[in-house]
Amino acid sequence: MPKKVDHDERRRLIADALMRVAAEQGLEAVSLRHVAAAAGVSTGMVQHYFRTKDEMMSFALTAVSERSEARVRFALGALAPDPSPRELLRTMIATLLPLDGPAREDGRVALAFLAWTAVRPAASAELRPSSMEFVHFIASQLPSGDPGQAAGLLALMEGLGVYLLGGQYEPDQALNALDAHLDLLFGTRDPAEPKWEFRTGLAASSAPDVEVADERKAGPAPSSGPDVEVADDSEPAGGR
Amino acid sequence: MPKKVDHDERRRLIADALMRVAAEQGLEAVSLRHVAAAAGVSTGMVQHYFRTKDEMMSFALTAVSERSEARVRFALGALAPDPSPRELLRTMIATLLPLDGPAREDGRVALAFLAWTAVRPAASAELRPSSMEFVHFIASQLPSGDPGQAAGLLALMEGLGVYLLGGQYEPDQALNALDAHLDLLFGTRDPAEPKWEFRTGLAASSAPDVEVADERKAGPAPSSGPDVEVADDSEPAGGR
DNA sequence: CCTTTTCCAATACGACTGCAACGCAAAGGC
DNA sequence: GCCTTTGCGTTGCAGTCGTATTGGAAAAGG
Repeated sequence: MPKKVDHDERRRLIADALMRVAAEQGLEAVSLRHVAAAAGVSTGMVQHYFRTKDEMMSFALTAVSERSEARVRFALGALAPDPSPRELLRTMIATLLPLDGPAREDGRVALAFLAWTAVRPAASAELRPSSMEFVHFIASQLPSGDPGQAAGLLALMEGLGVYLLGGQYEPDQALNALDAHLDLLFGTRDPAEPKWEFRTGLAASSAPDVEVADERKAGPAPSSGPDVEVADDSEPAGGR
Repeated sequence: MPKKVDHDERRRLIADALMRVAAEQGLEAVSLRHVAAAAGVSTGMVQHYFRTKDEMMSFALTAVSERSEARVRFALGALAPDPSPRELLRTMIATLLPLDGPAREDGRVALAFLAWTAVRPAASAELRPSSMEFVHFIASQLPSGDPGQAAGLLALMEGLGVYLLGGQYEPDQALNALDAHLDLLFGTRDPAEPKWEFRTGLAASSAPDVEVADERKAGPAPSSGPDVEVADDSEPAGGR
């Protein structure tokens, strides 16, 4: 055999360039020539390692998910030896959120691919089962063990990510919302438990635990009834 | 004056065609010629009503959000006269989720635009504040009134939408997760309307009448706007 | 009637796309 | 010394893209 070149290394190099392009110009700016230029190679070489553009896209897609997987693994590794389930979940989710710079870039790429797979069902099929695993894992960490709650937590993470990238939420707002939700799930602050009384100030458990700025709604605008002001939108992805 | 043509009507007709194309082939398949073909007109006409493609895209973007706004208004209109906050929120959210056929199509379009605005920060600036309003409205309906919980609920909706579109969640799973989350927020299963000092019955009277087809003013997005802003975008697939 | 203004179809243009084909350099196996 | 296989740069091709331009049909106002 002639040369010895690590095929998979080249492919990852190209995929990295693709992600860079997608992060700053969107997926529609991803062309063979652009990616090749970003990678510092010729378009011929890109064609050599990916016979078609779709092949390249699919490879990059799995590369994205592998990257975030690795990110989570790393974050969990750098965790206290015996974390509480709540700590563990919070760390995992916070790691996956596009809070800081590089995570935001990855998030943008992931979002672009998300829209991409919406039109190419075939491509998304492979990563569907892994999210089911994820739901079950989360459920195993919850006091209730309820898969419905687990699915909700996962969806909340996804939504926070979307809004962070959209600029609707600031990082501290997102983390605040996450913690508020974890409070509900783990029962530290808000009793959402059996006895449900209207929450007056004393409803809060005296548990010291988390310091949360609590704001009892004094009585801001009750927002009139259902007549909605919701201007909305904001909900692109859920769309409608 | 020569002809009398309702300018805005033509624009909506074209925007509708655009959404149809985007729903089934993705935003990258949206070209002047494709949209024109889908609308059954010539590309010249499209150019006559939108001097640039970006202008057309921006118009379609606001059309999407207006459509979902109208959909929510309609759903709320067809609700019992004096709904409990929980009922109200559930109806709103379920309406915005891409559960059924047409809602899924719109959701796909919205998701595509979400990724689109990630690269065009200018376009997303106008719809950001409305989501803050939305958060406040939701908070006003929660027993706790906690904005953190409200933001979480909104994010959960978004995430459910994303996973529904991605095929990771089935409709019943999504609704199940939503109800589980509402259980946490409100206590147990839907109690009979808590009496709250706020929201008097009178204020609540939401007019039942609803107009889905909205007629609107001429130009939401005047070509080049002063807008500017940050970018955005998402975190997908949950990557995993 | 003619003029003017709007509507819109047709076409042209340059840039860009994905892809196929070609050609040459390099590296073993013989 | 081949010779064959692989790596990869270059070029060409057919097609689509967004946009600018052109020209004619259709309605008012004079």
